[in-house]
This record gives sequence, C-alpha cells and structure tokens, in this order.
Amino acid sequence: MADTEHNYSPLEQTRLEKLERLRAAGHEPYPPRATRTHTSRAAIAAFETAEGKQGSDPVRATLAGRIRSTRLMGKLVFAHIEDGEGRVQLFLRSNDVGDDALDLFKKEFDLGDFVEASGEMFRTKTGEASLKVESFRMLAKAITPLPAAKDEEIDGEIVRHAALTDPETRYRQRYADLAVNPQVREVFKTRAAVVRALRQFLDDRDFLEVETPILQPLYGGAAARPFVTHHNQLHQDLYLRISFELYLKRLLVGGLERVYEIGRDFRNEGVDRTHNPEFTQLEFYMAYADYHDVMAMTEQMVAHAAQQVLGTTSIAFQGQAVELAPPWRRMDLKEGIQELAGIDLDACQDAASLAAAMKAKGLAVDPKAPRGKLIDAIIGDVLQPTFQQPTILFNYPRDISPLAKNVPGDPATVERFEFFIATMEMGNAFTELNDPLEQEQRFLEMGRAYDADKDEDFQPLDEDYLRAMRYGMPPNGGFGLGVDRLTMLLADQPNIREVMLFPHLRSREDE
RNA sequence: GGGCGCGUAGCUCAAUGGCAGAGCAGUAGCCUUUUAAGCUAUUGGUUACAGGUUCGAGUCCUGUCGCGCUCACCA
Repeated sequence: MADTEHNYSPLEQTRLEKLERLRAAGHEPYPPRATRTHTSRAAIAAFETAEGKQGSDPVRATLAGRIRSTRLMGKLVFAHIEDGEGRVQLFLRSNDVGDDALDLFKKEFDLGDFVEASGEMFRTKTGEASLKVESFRMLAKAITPLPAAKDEEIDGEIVRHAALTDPETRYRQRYADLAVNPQVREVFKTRAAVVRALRQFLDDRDFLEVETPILQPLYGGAAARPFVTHHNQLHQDLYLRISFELYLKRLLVGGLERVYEIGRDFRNEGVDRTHNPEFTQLEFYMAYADYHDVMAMTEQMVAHAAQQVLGTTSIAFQGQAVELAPPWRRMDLKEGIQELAGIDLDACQDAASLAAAMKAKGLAVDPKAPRGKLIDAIIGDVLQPTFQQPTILFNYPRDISPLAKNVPGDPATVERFEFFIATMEMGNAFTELNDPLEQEQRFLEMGRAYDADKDEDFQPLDEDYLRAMRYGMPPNGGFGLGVDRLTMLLADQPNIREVMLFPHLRSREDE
C-alpha cells in the first residue's frame, strides 16, 4: 500500500487492496481519457428511436458514469451507472464478456467507481432499456464509499432509503451530497438559471455589466461590519466590500448610464437561516430613473426570473402560494405602520415618544436605538411577517438611509423602498442622493451618530466618492437584490445554506 | 453572544443506569433477466472530546467542540 498520511478506514483499505489487484492484473484504475459515445439519456433515446423502425441496426454505445447499484447473480450482473443526465442499466453476462471479466467486475468494482462500458442497447425482460455490455473498464476507482443511498421505485415514485441527510456532513462534504442527492444538483441548476435570467433581463435593457473592487481601502454603501485584511507589500489594511453601491455610482459620474454587477458581498455579522457571511448581490443603477421606475422594474425582473426558471409566476414557497406577476402590493411605510402596528409616526417625532408608543403596543424596544432603528424594528417585527405576497414598502426614514434622496417637502423621509416576498426581505432600492453637499452632511451625521453610540456600525467618510459626486452625478435610481434569497424563493428552499454550494461553517480540527 | 435540542458502525436509526444492536453497505459463498434482487454465513464501535457521580454510564452531572432550531445582532 502506498505511503500516506491519511488513516484509511477498514472499508477504504478493502478498496485500496482492490486497486492494487487491478493494477497487478494490468488494469489502470485511473486512465487519462474516456471514450464515451452517448450520455445515458442519449443512448436510451437513440435506442427507442431505432426500436420504432423496422430493420434498423442495433444501437452501439460506449457509456460512462458512476456505479450506483449492482445486482450480482452468478454468471450475470445488473448494474446502474449514473451520469450527468440520469441512469442507465448495464447488463453483463459471462457469455458476452467472458468469465474472467465478469469475475473482475464482481470482485474489484464497487459502488461509486467511475466506469466505461461498450455494447449494444437492448430491452430486458422487465422492459428496461439497458446496455448489453461486451467490454468495460475502470475510469476512476473510488476509495471512499459514498454515503449509501438506495432507491426503490414504488408506483413510479422513487423512494430513497438511508439517504445522506445530516446537514453538517452535507454542507462540509458537498461533493458527497451532490453525488448521492440528485435533488441537490437540481437546486444549483435552478440557481444558475436565476442568475442567467437576471442577467438577461438587464442586458436586454441596455445595462452594462461591470466589475468593481472586492478589496477596498474604504468600505461603504451599507451599514454592516466589514472583514478586514492586509496587503503585505503595500503595508495597507483593506476591507472586503459590504456593497457595490459607491463604486457603481462613480460609474454614473463617468457617463455609463446603466450599470449592474452580480457578485459577492461580505458582512462580518451573524449567521442564520437567511444570512451567510458572504452572499451574492445584484445591484443596478439607472440614470434618469427614480424609485418609482425601479419599483416597476423590480416587479418585472422578479416575474421574468420566475417565468424563465419555472415557467410560471404562480409559485409555492414552503406550501404557501405566492403570485409574482405585477402589480405587487405597494404600501407607504407610515401608513403601513399606522394600519398594521397601530402607531402614528407623525405623533412620534423622536425616539423617546416612539419607544413609548411601541411599549404601549407590547413591542420589544431597544432603549438605545434612534428613531430610525425603532421604525426598522417595527417593520421587522410587525409588518414583514405579513408580507407573504410580494410587497413594496416605500418612503423610509431619512436617518437610516444616508444615500437616498429626500421626498420633496418631507425632510424626514427619503425615496426608498424595500421589497418582501414570502416574508423574506429580498431587496432594497432608492432614488439615489446626488447632491454632493447634502451627501457630505449625511456622512457627517452618521459619524456623529457613531460617536454617540459605539455600537453603531461605523461608516467611514469616502472623500473620493464625494469628489466624484462633485463632478456631477445624473439623477438615478439604484437597486439591490439578494440573489441567494431569490434563489431560495424559486427553488423552494427554506435555508440559505441550501442554495449555496459551500456555506460557511465553523472549522473543525479534523479538517 | 443567550435559550432549547442533538452528536451511537461508511449511511439511516435502535438500546429502563445493567452483555452496544438492526437495516443497508462491506467480506466469503450460492444464484444466467434483476432493479431496496433473493438466500447462507460473517466483519465492523475510543457511543464527538475531557472530566465527574456510581458496584456499574451511550444513558446522570460539569466543561469543551460541532450541528440544528430560536432569540439577539444584521439600514
């Protein structure tokens, strides 16, 4: 056995012995190339086509895939191999492959091994399109057995026995999860389709896809704690971005009128069902548009994605029906809080009076929170849980929205909206503030809030962003969407980890 | 970070404080149309880790690690 640091389990040692025996018998267990002629689906389709025609030649095929089941019957072996498109049955008979080869298969080939097999397609007595194997070989020997999962077909329904279900193992060893749980592969195909649909929607509307820095000397565009890293040669601390906003809006200054980016954001905060430290965001900025325009685009974009991915806008999330077709419910924030929480924001102009009103309604109150944060708490605790159907909640308090433009004539309110589907916050958008003097004031206000309460997430003042804005920034509407959450919705997955291939987990000593 | 729950064979799961088990997988056989194939025999355990209580701990207690749910946090 080869020298190695790894401690092999007894099951693995058995397979290593098989590996050595294969080599000793002159069979390379890891050949460099395969010679597949058909996928499983293509072979079955070609066979069924030929079957329908009188006197057509037999369909010859070389198939490749992973052994997923075997039924050894003396001089006969049935096995299913699985490839990217499905499964196909192999039929090995000593008459066809010879006693020695059949014996080799029975002794040295295991579940999980990648193999290649050549022969003619035919139909077994029970009617399954199968490959009558004439020759076969190993493509890649599996040393570690896959987590066992056996399928039983009952009335056409595939029932899975002893499938890998432990979430920790599934996420840490996603490769094994994907290998044995085909429905997991489907989730990630759905995810790719979601991203494709979003990109197509924006490309069709003359948006330019761009890439901006992930490593940033200053972070901004959202209220979140950043991850910090360090450039050795430059002796410079750098931050992983928490949003794309400030860079994308610089591009509007430069004359790119419609830009978007799909990429990773990093936020050094809590992890739960809907939050991962790194997540995928879509942001777009559109010159000469305002938040009303962006509301309309939001509805159309999400409906488009559902239509492209699922073929319908009438979907179900965790058993609850959701209709994504426009128009969506639109709710003024102040009116919504009056209606659903019974609190009159106009009568509560400061944090103390609002906190009192909230306590009177039995809501939990953080005594240190400023008015804007309290309003945010009412939204999260009272309004959001009622937003099963798509809802656009608009006109937010200014003090939690330093990058959004005021509602004319209402200095305490900005032209901002968030939208919710299936009670999840999906995205955030506003008419972007483009007045450099007011922007500077807003940044300074945020700095004072931070000085007053060090629990606040500190947002540094980005002088270069202000300089860009002083060159002149066209009025514009901006938009941000949590791509992972939209994928959760469209793939009907209740946990963000189910739509991320490698979600964050604490590290373990054995890894 | 708080609360609650969980961690037993490769996988899925049992085990009143009293001999650590089953199915599948594995191993050795029988078996020329099976499909959770079947039949016979059989291997496999630091019960997450470290302590403690007890005649005796998978089980009770304390701590640690990890996972899940939840609360807090998260414009």
